[in-house]
Amino acid sequence: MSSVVRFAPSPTGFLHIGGARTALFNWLFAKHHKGKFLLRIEDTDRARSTPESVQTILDGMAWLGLDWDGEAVSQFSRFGRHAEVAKQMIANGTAYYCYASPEELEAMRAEQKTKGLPQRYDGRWRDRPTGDAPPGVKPVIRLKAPQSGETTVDDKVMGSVTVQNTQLDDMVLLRADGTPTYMHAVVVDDHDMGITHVIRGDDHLTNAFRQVQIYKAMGWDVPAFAHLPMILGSDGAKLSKRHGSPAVSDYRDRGYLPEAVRNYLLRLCWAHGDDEIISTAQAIEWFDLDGVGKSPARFDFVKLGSVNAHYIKEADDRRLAELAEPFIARILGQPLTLAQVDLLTQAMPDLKPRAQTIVEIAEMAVFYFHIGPLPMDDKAKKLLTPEAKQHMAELAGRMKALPDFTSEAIEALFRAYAEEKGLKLGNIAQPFRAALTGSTVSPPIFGVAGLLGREESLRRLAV
RNA sequence: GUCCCCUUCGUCUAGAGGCCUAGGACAUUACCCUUUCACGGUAGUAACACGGGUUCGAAUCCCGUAGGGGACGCCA
Repeated sequence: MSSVVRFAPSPTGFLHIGGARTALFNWLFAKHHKGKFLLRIEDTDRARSTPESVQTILDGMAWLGLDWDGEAVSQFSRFGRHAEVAKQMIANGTAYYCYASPEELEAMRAEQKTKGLPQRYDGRWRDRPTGDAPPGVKPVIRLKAPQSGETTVDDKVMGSVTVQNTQLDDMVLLRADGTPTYMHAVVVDDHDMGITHVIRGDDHLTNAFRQVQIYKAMGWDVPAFAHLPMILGSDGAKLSKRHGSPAVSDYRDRGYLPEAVRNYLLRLCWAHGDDEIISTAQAIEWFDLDGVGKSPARFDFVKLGSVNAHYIKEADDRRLAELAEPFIARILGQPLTLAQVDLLTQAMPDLKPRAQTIVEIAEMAVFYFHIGPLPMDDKAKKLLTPEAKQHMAELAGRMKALPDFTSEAIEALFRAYAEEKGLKLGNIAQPFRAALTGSTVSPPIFGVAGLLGREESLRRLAV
Protein backbone atom coordinates (compact mmCIF):
# COMPACT_ATOMS: atom_id res chain seq x y z
CA MET A 1 0.00 0.00 0.00
CA SER A 2 1.45 3.33 -0.93
CA SER A 3 1.56 6.09 1.64
CA VAL A 4 -0.73 9.08 1.55
CA VAL A 5 -0.15 11.93 3.97
CA ARG A 6 -1.48 15.43 4.28
CA PHE A 7 -0.84 18.81 5.80
CA ALA A 8 -3.99 20.40 7.16
CA PRO A 9 -3.51 23.98 8.34
CA SER A 10 -6.35 26.20 9.43
CA PRO A 11 -6.33 29.55 7.65
CA THR A 12 -6.78 31.81 10.62
CA GLY A 13 -3.46 33.63 10.40
CA PHE A 14 0.02 33.09 9.06
CA LEU A 15 1.86 29.83 8.39
CA HIS A 16 3.28 28.95 11.77
CA ILE A 17 6.85 27.71 11.95
CA GLY A 18 5.62 24.64 13.81
CA GLY A 19 3.13 24.06 11.03
CA ALA A 20 5.92 24.42 8.52
CA ARG A 21 7.88 21.74 10.34
CA THR A 22 4.82 19.47 10.26
CA ALA A 23 4.43 20.15 6.55
CA LEU A 24 8.12 19.43 5.97
CA PHE A 25 8.00 16.10 7.77
CA ASN A 26 4.89 15.06 5.88
CA TRP A 27 6.46 16.12 2.61
CA LEU A 28 9.69 14.28 3.37
CA PHE A 29 7.76 11.20 4.43
CA ALA A 30 5.78 11.18 1.20
CA LYS A 31 8.90 11.67 -0.93
CA HIS A 32 10.80 8.99 0.95
CA HIS A 33 8.02 6.45 0.55
CA LYS A 34 7.17 7.59 -2.95
CA GLY A 35 3.69 8.35 -1.75
CA LYS A 36 1.41 11.34 -1.98
CA PHE A 37 1.45 14.58 -0.03
CA LEU A 38 -1.93 16.30 0.02
CA LEU A 39 -2.94 19.72 1.26
CA ARG A 40 -6.22 20.37 2.99
CA ILE A 41 -7.30 23.75 4.26
CA GLU A 42 -9.27 23.38 7.47
CA ASP A 43 -11.62 26.27 7.00
CA THR A 44 -14.72 25.03 8.76
CA ASP A 45 -14.51 27.90 11.21
CA ARG A 46 -16.24 30.44 9.00
CA ALA A 47 -15.79 33.28 11.43
CA ARG A 48 -12.02 33.09 11.54
CA SER A 49 -10.98 31.67 8.18
CA THR A 50 -9.90 34.18 5.56
CA PRO A 51 -8.80 33.91 1.93
CA GLU A 52 -5.76 36.05 2.79
CA SER A 53 -4.67 33.47 5.30
CA VAL A 54 -5.04 30.72 2.74
CA GLN A 55 -2.81 32.69 0.39
CA THR A 56 -0.25 33.34 3.11
CA ILE A 57 -0.04 29.65 3.86
CA LEU A 58 0.29 28.74 0.21
CA ASP A 59 3.01 31.38 -0.21
CA GLY A 60 4.87 30.04 2.80
CA MET A 61 4.76 26.51 1.46
CA ALA A 62 5.95 27.69 -1.94
CA TRP A 63 8.82 29.62 -0.39
CA LEU A 64 9.92 26.54 1.53
CA GLY A 65 9.70 24.51 -1.66
CA LEU A 66 7.05 22.17 -0.32
CA ASP A 67 4.81 21.19 -3.18
CA TRP A 68 1.73 19.06 -2.80
CA ASP A 69 -0.05 16.60 -5.04
CA GLY A 70 -3.28 17.65 -6.68
CA GLU A 71 -5.46 20.56 -5.71
CA ALA A 72 -5.64 21.92 -2.19
CA VAL A 73 -8.89 20.70 -0.65
CA SER A 74 -11.17 23.09 1.14
CA GLN A 75 -12.63 21.30 4.10
CA PHE A 76 -15.61 23.60 4.20
CA SER A 77 -16.57 22.61 0.67
CA ARG A 78 -17.10 19.09 1.92
CA PHE A 79 -19.58 19.92 4.67
CA GLY A 80 -22.38 18.04 2.94
CA ARG A 81 -20.36 14.88 3.16
CA HIS A 82 -19.59 15.49 6.83
CA ALA A 83 -23.30 15.86 7.58
CA GLU A 84 -24.04 12.73 5.62
CA VAL A 85 -21.61 10.70 7.70
CA ALA A 86 -23.03 12.12 10.93
CA LYS A 87 -26.51 11.04 9.80
CA GLN A 88 -25.17 7.58 9.03
CA MET A 89 -23.86 7.42 12.56
CA ILE A 90 -27.29 8.34 13.88
CA ALA A 91 -28.68 5.54 11.76
CA ASN A 92 -26.19 2.97 12.96
CA GLY A 93 -26.67 3.99 16.57
CA THR A 94 -23.21 5.46 17.19
CA ALA A 95 -24.43 9.04 17.43
CA TYR A 96 -27.45 10.92 18.76
CA TYR A 97 -29.12 14.31 18.79
CA CYS A 98 -28.45 16.60 21.71
CA TYR A 99 -30.73 19.55 22.40
CA ALA A 100 -28.77 21.12 25.24
CA SER A 101 -28.18 24.82 24.69
CA PRO A 102 -24.70 26.33 24.80
CA GLU A 103 -25.70 28.28 27.92
CA GLU A 104 -26.88 25.12 29.61
CA LEU A 105 -23.58 23.42 28.84
CA GLU A 106 -21.63 26.40 30.00
CA ALA A 107 -23.43 26.21 33.35
CA MET A 108 -22.71 22.50 33.51
CA ARG A 109 -18.98 23.04 32.98
CA ALA A 110 -18.87 25.86 35.49
CA GLU A 111 -20.43 23.64 38.08
CA GLN A 112 -18.03 20.81 37.31
CA LYS A 113 -15.15 23.19 37.67
CA THR A 114 -16.23 24.50 41.05
CA LYS A 115 -16.72 20.97 42.27
CA GLY A 116 -13.26 20.06 40.99
CA LEU A 117 -14.70 17.50 38.63
CA PRO A 118 -13.34 16.83 35.15
CA GLN A 119 -15.10 19.04 32.62
CA ARG A 120 -17.03 16.71 30.39
CA TYR A 121 -20.41 16.55 28.72
CA ASP A 122 -22.57 14.48 31.02
CA GLY A 123 -24.52 12.66 28.33
CA ARG A 124 -27.84 14.19 29.28
CA TRP A 125 -29.38 13.52 25.86
CA ARG A 126 -27.64 10.26 25.22
CA ASP A 127 -30.55 7.98 26.02
CA ARG A 128 -33.53 10.28 25.77
CA PRO A 129 -36.17 9.39 23.20
CA THR A 130 -36.50 11.76 20.23
CA GLY A 131 -39.98 12.62 21.46
CA ASP A 132 -38.40 14.63 24.28
CA ALA A 133 -36.99 17.11 21.82
CA PRO A 134 -37.98 20.64 22.78
CA PRO A 135 -39.78 22.37 19.91
CA GLY A 136 -37.88 24.86 17.82
CA VAL A 137 -34.44 23.86 19.06
CA LYS A 138 -31.90 22.77 16.47
CA PRO A 139 -29.92 19.88 17.88
CA VAL A 140 -26.27 19.03 17.51
CA ILE A 141 -25.19 15.50 16.75
CA ARG A 142 -22.97 13.88 19.33
CA LEU A 143 -20.90 10.73 19.20
CA LYS A 144 -22.24 7.93 21.36
CA ALA A 145 -18.85 7.12 22.73
CA PRO A 146 -18.14 3.85 24.48
CA GLN A 147 -18.49 4.32 28.25
CA SER A 148 -16.28 1.48 29.34
CA GLY A 149 -13.07 -0.10 28.19
CA GLU A 150 -10.20 1.86 26.76
CA THR A 151 -9.01 3.43 23.54
CA THR A 152 -5.47 3.00 22.31
CA VAL A 153 -3.53 5.01 19.80
CA ASP A 154 -0.53 3.20 18.43
CA ASP A 155 1.61 6.22 17.73
CA LYS A 156 4.66 5.97 15.48
CA VAL A 157 6.49 8.56 17.55
CA MET A 158 5.05 8.38 21.05
CA GLY A 159 4.48 4.67 21.11
CA SER A 160 1.32 2.98 22.31
CA VAL A 161 -0.84 5.40 24.27
CA THR A 162 -3.99 4.30 26.06
CA VAL A 163 -6.77 6.18 27.77
CA GLN A 164 -9.77 4.93 29.71
CA ASN A 165 -13.00 5.58 27.80
CA THR A 166 -14.51 7.04 30.96
CA GLN A 167 -12.15 9.98 30.40
CA LEU A 168 -13.73 10.80 27.06
CA ASP A 169 -17.13 12.37 26.62
CA ASP A 170 -19.70 12.42 23.83
CA MET A 171 -18.24 15.09 21.62
CA VAL A 172 -20.16 17.15 19.10
CA LEU A 173 -19.85 15.89 15.54
CA LEU A 174 -22.22 18.23 13.78
CA ARG A 175 -23.10 21.71 15.01
CA ALA A 176 -26.63 23.00 15.24
CA ASP A 177 -26.09 24.87 11.98
CA GLY A 178 -25.20 21.64 10.24
CA THR A 179 -21.49 22.31 9.90
CA PRO A 180 -19.03 19.74 11.18
CA THR A 181 -16.67 20.16 14.08
CA TYR A 182 -12.96 19.80 13.51
CA MET A 183 -12.87 16.38 15.16
CA HIS A 184 -15.47 14.98 12.81
CA ALA A 185 -14.37 16.69 9.62
CA VAL A 186 -10.78 15.54 10.08
CA VAL A 187 -11.78 11.92 10.37
CA VAL A 188 -14.19 11.98 7.44
CA ASP A 189 -11.72 13.81 5.22
CA ASP A 190 -8.73 11.73 6.19
CA HIS A 191 -10.75 8.62 5.46
CA ASP A 192 -12.12 9.87 2.16
CA MET A 193 -8.74 11.13 1.03
CA GLY A 194 -7.20 7.76 1.77
CA ILE A 195 -4.74 9.13 4.31
CA THR A 196 -2.53 6.30 5.57
CA HIS A 197 -0.40 8.27 8.02
CA VAL A 198 -1.58 11.20 10.07
CA ILE A 199 1.56 13.16 10.90
CA ARG A 200 0.84 16.26 12.95
CA GLY A 201 1.69 18.20 16.07
CA ASP A 202 1.78 16.74 19.53
CA ASP A 203 -1.11 18.96 20.58
CA HIS A 204 -3.38 16.56 18.71
CA LEU A 205 -2.32 13.45 20.57
CA THR A 206 -5.24 13.47 22.96
CA ASN A 207 -7.57 14.33 20.08
CA ALA A 208 -6.47 11.13 18.41
CA PHE A 209 -8.36 9.05 20.97
CA ARG A 210 -11.63 10.70 20.08
CA GLN A 211 -10.91 10.43 16.40
CA VAL A 212 -10.19 6.75 16.72
CA GLN A 213 -13.65 6.37 18.23
CA ILE A 214 -15.19 7.94 15.16
CA TYR A 215 -13.26 5.65 12.83
CA LYS A 216 -14.48 2.69 14.84
CA ALA A 217 -18.06 3.94 14.91
CA MET A 218 -17.99 4.05 11.12
CA GLY A 219 -16.13 0.76 10.83
CA TRP A 220 -13.29 2.47 8.98
CA ASP A 221 -9.63 1.51 9.04
CA VAL A 222 -7.71 3.66 11.49
CA PRO A 223 -4.68 5.31 9.90
CA ALA A 224 -1.25 5.27 11.48
CA PHE A 225 -0.63 8.27 13.72
CA ALA A 226 2.60 10.13 14.31
CA HIS A 227 2.54 13.03 16.72
CA LEU A 228 5.52 15.34 16.48
CA PRO A 229 6.81 17.10 19.58
CA MET A 230 6.15 20.81 19.78
CA ILE A 231 8.60 23.53 18.90
CA LEU A 232 8.99 25.84 21.87
CA GLY A 233 10.42 29.32 22.11
CA SER A 234 13.97 29.86 23.36
CA ASP A 235 12.56 30.32 26.86
CA GLY A 236 10.86 26.93 26.80
CA ALA A 237 7.39 28.42 26.58
CA LYS A 238 5.11 28.59 23.61
CA LEU A 239 6.79 30.02 20.53
CA SER A 240 6.06 33.71 20.29
CA LYS A 241 7.42 36.87 18.76
CA ARG A 242 9.65 37.44 21.74
CA HIS A 243 11.53 34.18 21.51
CA GLY A 244 11.74 33.23 17.86
CA SER A 245 9.11 34.32 15.44
CA PRO A 246 6.22 31.98 14.77
CA ALA A 247 5.52 33.26 11.25
CA VAL A 248 7.35 31.64 8.35
CA SER A 249 7.23 34.84 6.31
CA ASP A 250 9.35 36.53 8.97
CA TYR A 251 12.22 34.22 8.17
CA ARG A 252 12.19 35.29 4.57
CA ASP A 253 11.99 38.94 5.63
CA ARG A 254 14.91 38.51 7.98
CA GLY A 255 17.08 37.15 5.21
CA TYR A 256 17.06 33.43 5.79
CA LEU A 257 17.33 31.03 2.88
CA PRO A 258 14.54 28.49 2.51
CA GLU A 259 16.99 25.60 2.28
CA ALA A 260 18.54 26.73 5.57
CA VAL A 261 15.19 26.94 7.30
CA ARG A 262 14.32 23.51 5.95
CA ASN A 263 17.58 22.04 7.20
CA TYR A 264 17.21 23.70 10.59
CA LEU A 265 13.61 22.58 11.00
CA LEU A 266 14.53 19.07 9.97
CA ARG A 267 17.01 18.85 12.81
CA LEU A 268 14.43 19.84 15.38
CA CYS A 269 13.19 16.58 16.90
CA TRP A 270 14.81 14.52 14.19
CA ALA A 271 18.34 13.28 13.73
CA HIS A 272 20.37 11.01 11.53
CA GLY A 273 23.44 10.19 13.59
CA ASP A 274 25.80 13.14 13.77
CA ASP A 275 24.72 14.72 10.51
CA GLU A 276 23.94 18.40 10.70
CA ILE A 277 24.05 19.79 7.19
CA ILE A 278 21.66 17.68 5.20
CA SER A 279 20.66 18.38 1.64
CA THR A 280 17.05 17.93 0.67
CA ALA A 281 17.91 14.94 -1.52
CA GLN A 282 19.71 13.37 1.41
CA ALA A 283 16.84 14.18 3.73
CA ILE A 284 14.39 12.43 1.43
CA GLU A 285 16.63 9.38 1.39
CA TRP A 286 17.08 9.30 5.15
CA PHE A 287 13.84 10.60 6.59
CA ASP A 288 11.47 8.29 8.36
CA LEU A 289 9.33 8.37 11.44
CA ASP A 290 11.65 6.21 13.53
CA GLY A 291 14.18 9.04 13.58
CA VAL A 292 11.74 11.42 15.24
CA GLY A 293 12.41 12.14 18.91
CA LYS A 294 9.78 12.41 21.60
CA SER A 295 10.77 15.52 23.46
CA PRO A 296 9.90 19.08 22.50
CA ALA A 297 12.65 21.31 21.09
CA ARG A 298 13.45 24.93 21.71
CA PHE A 299 13.88 27.21 18.78
CA ASP A 300 17.40 28.61 18.60
CA PHE A 301 17.98 31.59 16.35
CA VAL A 302 21.73 31.40 16.86
CA LYS A 303 21.94 27.93 15.40
CA LEU A 304 19.59 28.84 12.57
CA GLY A 305 22.00 31.67 11.84
CA SER A 306 24.94 29.33 11.56
CA VAL A 307 23.02 26.95 9.31
CA ASN A 308 21.96 29.91 7.20
CA ALA A 309 25.57 31.10 7.01
CA HIS A 310 26.53 27.71 5.67
CA TYR A 311 23.92 27.78 2.93
CA ILE A 312 24.79 31.36 2.03
CA LYS A 313 28.39 30.28 1.46
CA GLU A 314 27.16 27.52 -0.83
CA ALA A 315 24.61 29.63 -2.68
CA ASP A 316 25.04 31.01 -6.17
CA ASP A 317 26.41 34.56 -6.21
CA ARG A 318 23.88 35.88 -8.67
CA ARG A 319 20.98 34.47 -6.68
CA LEU A 320 22.32 36.05 -3.50
CA ALA A 321 22.77 39.39 -5.24
CA GLU A 322 19.19 39.30 -6.44
CA LEU A 323 17.95 38.37 -2.99
CA ALA A 324 19.97 41.14 -1.39
CA GLU A 325 18.95 43.79 -3.90
CA PRO A 326 15.56 44.66 -2.33
CA PHE A 327 17.15 45.08 1.07
CA ILE A 328 19.85 47.36 -0.34
CA ALA A 329 17.26 49.27 -2.30
CA ARG A 330 15.33 49.88 0.87
CA ILE A 331 18.39 51.31 2.61
CA LEU A 332 19.35 53.42 -0.40
CA GLY A 333 15.82 54.49 -1.14
CA GLN A 334 16.06 53.41 -4.76
CA PRO A 335 16.49 50.18 -6.68
CA LEU A 336 19.86 49.06 -7.97
CA THR A 337 20.65 49.22 -11.65
CA LEU A 338 21.47 46.07 -13.56
CA ALA A 339 25.14 47.10 -13.59
CA GLN A 340 25.03 47.49 -9.82
CA VAL A 341 23.54 44.05 -9.38
CA ASP A 342 26.38 42.78 -11.57
CA LEU A 343 28.88 44.48 -9.29
CA LEU A 344 27.12 43.03 -6.25
CA THR A 345 27.40 39.60 -7.81
CA GLN A 346 31.13 40.08 -8.32
CA ALA A 347 31.53 41.26 -4.75
CA MET A 348 29.57 38.31 -3.39
CA PRO A 349 32.48 35.87 -2.91
CA ASP A 350 33.96 38.36 -0.43
CA LEU A 351 30.63 39.24 1.09
CA LYS A 352 29.07 35.87 1.76
CA PRO A 353 31.59 34.33 4.16
CA ARG A 354 30.95 37.35 6.39
CA ALA A 355 27.20 37.11 6.70
CA GLN A 356 24.64 34.99 8.46
CA THR A 357 21.68 36.46 6.63
CA ILE A 358 20.84 38.22 3.39
CA VAL A 359 20.07 41.29 5.45
CA GLU A 360 23.64 41.30 6.75
CA ILE A 361 24.93 40.98 3.20
CA ALA A 362 22.85 43.97 2.22
CA GLU A 363 24.01 46.08 5.14
CA MET A 364 27.59 45.15 4.43
CA ALA A 365 27.30 45.93 0.73
CA VAL A 366 25.53 49.31 0.68
CA PHE A 367 28.79 51.22 0.71
CA TYR A 368 29.50 50.01 -2.84
CA PHE A 369 26.52 51.96 -4.11
CA HIS A 370 26.66 55.31 -2.41
CA ILE A 371 26.88 57.98 -5.07
CA GLY A 372 27.38 61.11 -3.02
CA PRO A 373 29.53 61.54 0.06
CA LEU A 374 30.00 58.32 1.94
CA PRO A 375 28.50 58.11 5.42
CA MET A 376 31.41 57.46 7.72
CA ASP A 377 31.32 56.01 11.19
CA ASP A 378 33.33 57.42 14.07
CA LYS A 379 35.96 54.73 14.14
CA ALA A 380 36.59 55.22 10.46
CA LYS A 381 36.90 58.98 10.91
CA LYS A 382 39.53 58.48 13.59
CA LEU A 383 41.63 56.39 11.25
CA LEU A 384 41.89 59.24 8.77
CA THR A 385 44.48 61.27 10.64
CA PRO A 386 46.33 64.05 8.83
CA GLU A 387 49.27 61.69 8.53
CA ALA A 388 47.12 58.94 7.09
CA LYS A 389 45.58 61.39 4.65
CA GLN A 390 49.01 62.34 3.44
CA HIS A 391 49.81 58.69 2.75
CA MET A 392 46.47 58.35 0.97
CA ALA A 393 47.22 61.34 -1.21
CA GLU A 394 50.58 59.95 -2.20
CA LEU A 395 49.10 56.50 -2.76
CA ALA A 396 46.38 58.07 -4.88
CA GLY A 397 49.00 59.54 -7.13
CA ARG A 398 50.68 56.17 -7.56
CA MET A 399 47.37 54.42 -8.20
CA LYS A 400 46.62 56.90 -10.94
CA ALA A 401 49.70 55.65 -12.70
CA LEU A 402 48.86 51.98 -12.39
CA PRO A 403 48.59 50.37 -15.83
CA ASP A 404 45.85 47.97 -14.67
CA PHE A 405 43.64 48.83 -11.72
CA THR A 406 43.29 45.28 -10.42
CA SER A 407 43.15 44.21 -6.80
CA GLU A 408 46.45 42.36 -7.21
CA ALA A 409 48.17 45.41 -8.64
CA ILE A 410 46.78 47.67 -5.93
CA GLU A 411 47.85 45.30 -3.20
CA ALA A 412 51.35 45.03 -4.67
CA LEU A 413 51.52 48.80 -4.78
CA PHE A 414 50.45 49.13 -1.15
CA ARG A 415 52.89 46.48 0.02
CA ALA A 416 55.76 48.13 -1.80
CA TYR A 417 54.78 51.49 -0.34
CA ALA A 418 54.59 50.13 3.19
CA GLU A 419 58.01 48.59 2.86
CA GLU A 420 59.47 51.73 1.38
CA LYS A 421 58.17 53.88 4.24
CA GLY A 422 58.82 51.33 6.93
CA LEU A 423 55.11 50.98 7.70
CA LYS A 424 52.98 48.00 8.48
CA LEU A 425 50.47 47.18 5.79
CA GLY A 426 47.70 47.82 8.28
CA ASN A 427 48.87 51.40 8.73
CA ILE A 428 47.83 52.24 5.23
CA ALA A 429 45.26 49.54 4.51
CA GLN A 430 43.01 50.63 7.38
CA PRO A 431 42.78 54.30 6.42
CA PHE A 432 42.26 53.15 2.83
CA ARG A 433 39.40 50.98 4.03
CA ALA A 434 37.93 53.84 6.00
CA ALA A 435 38.04 56.15 3.01
CA LEU A 436 36.58 53.63 0.57
CA THR A 437 33.92 52.02 2.76
CA GLY A 438 33.26 54.50 5.56
CA SER A 439 33.90 51.73 8.04
CA THR A 440 36.71 49.90 9.81
CA VAL A 441 35.16 46.60 8.85
CA SER A 442 34.69 45.47 5.29
CA PRO A 443 35.57 42.78 2.79
CA PRO A 444 39.26 42.69 1.78
CA ILE A 445 39.97 46.25 0.80
CA PHE A 446 42.05 45.72 -2.33
CA GLY A 447 39.28 43.64 -3.79
CA VAL A 448 36.85 46.40 -2.89
CA ALA A 449 39.04 48.98 -4.64
CA GLY A 450 39.34 46.81 -7.72
CA LEU A 451 35.59 46.40 -7.92
CA LEU A 452 34.88 50.06 -7.29
CA GLY A 453 37.26 50.94 -10.11
CA ARG A 454 39.95 53.57 -10.34
CA GLU A 455 37.71 56.55 -10.79
CA GLU A 456 35.39 55.84 -7.87
CA SER A 457 38.22 54.74 -5.59
CA LEU A 458 40.19 57.92 -6.18
CA ARG A 459 37.07 60.00 -5.77
CA ARG A 460 36.42 58.49 -2.34
CA LEU A 461 40.05 58.91 -1.43
CA ALA A 462 39.95 62.61 -2.30
CA VAL A 463 37.15 63.45 0.12
C1' G B 1 -8.87 19.92 38.85
C1' U B 2 -8.86 15.27 35.47
C1' C B 3 -6.26 12.70 31.68
C1' C B 4 -2.05 12.20 28.23
C1' C B 5 3.04 13.03 26.81
C1' C B 6 8.12 14.49 27.72
C1' U B 7 13.17 14.91 30.68
C1' U B 8 21.48 13.52 27.95
C1' C B 9 26.37 19.72 27.85
C1' G B 10 23.44 26.76 27.76
C1' U B 11 20.71 24.94 22.87
C1' C B 12 19.75 20.99 18.94
C1' U B 13 20.99 16.06 19.42
C1' A B 14 23.95 10.74 19.08
C1' G B 15 23.04 6.77 22.29
C1' A B 16 18.39 0.20 21.35
C1' G B 17 22.29 -3.28 28.82
C1' G B 18 28.94 -3.80 28.36
C1' C B 19 31.78 -0.33 22.16
C1' C B 20 30.54 5.62 27.25
C1' U B 21 36.80 8.00 30.31
C1' A B 22 28.95 9.75 27.33
C1' G B 23 30.10 11.44 20.76
C1' G B 24 28.76 15.54 17.15
C1' A B 25 26.84 20.50 15.94
C1' C B 26 25.70 25.60 17.56
C1' A B 27 27.24 28.86 21.39
C1' U B 28 31.52 29.90 24.54
C1' U B 29 37.19 30.21 25.82
C1' A B 30 42.33 30.06 24.01
C1' C B 31 45.66 29.72 20.06
C1' C B 32 46.96 29.60 14.63
C1' C B 33 45.91 32.05 9.87
C1' U B 34 45.37 37.45 8.67
C1' U B 35 45.30 44.50 5.74
C1' U B 36 39.92 44.97 9.20
C1' C B 37 35.91 41.73 10.04
C1' A B 38 34.75 37.13 8.84
C1' C B 39 35.85 32.13 6.76
C1' G B 40 39.01 28.15 7.92
C1' G B 41 42.17 25.18 11.34
C1' U B 42 43.69 23.30 16.35
C1' A B 43 42.73 22.70 21.46
C1' G B 44 39.55 23.43 25.87
C1' U B 45 35.15 24.18 29.37
C1' A B 46 30.39 21.90 29.57
C1' A B 47 25.21 16.98 30.28
C1' C B 48 22.67 11.42 31.48
C1' A B 49 16.58 15.86 36.55
C1' C B 50 16.26 13.25 41.48
C1' G B 51 15.34 8.71 44.45
C1' G B 52 14.63 3.63 44.57
C1' G B 53 14.82 -1.07 42.22
C1' U B 54 16.12 -5.22 38.22
C1' U B 55 21.09 -6.98 36.51
C1' C B 56 27.65 -9.47 37.09
C1' G B 57 26.89 -4.66 34.55
C1' A B 58 22.01 0.84 33.39
C1' A B 59 22.17 7.14 30.04
C1' U B 60 19.71 2.72 28.09
C1' C B 61 14.65 -1.72 31.56
C1' C B 62 10.84 -1.03 35.87
C1' C B 63 8.57 2.03 39.87
C1' G B 64 8.12 6.60 42.37
C1' U B 65 9.21 12.03 42.92
C1' A B 66 10.10 16.68 40.81
C1' G B 67 9.96 19.87 36.64
C1' G B 68 8.11 21.06 31.68
C1' G B 69 4.45 20.62 27.78
C1' G B 70 -0.39 19.29 25.86
C1' A B 71 -5.72 18.11 25.87
C1' C B 72 -10.31 18.70 28.34
C1' G B 73 -15.42 24.09 23.27
C1' C B 74 -21.47 23.87 18.77
C1' C B 75 -11.99 26.58 17.88
C1' A B 76 -8.84 24.12 14.75
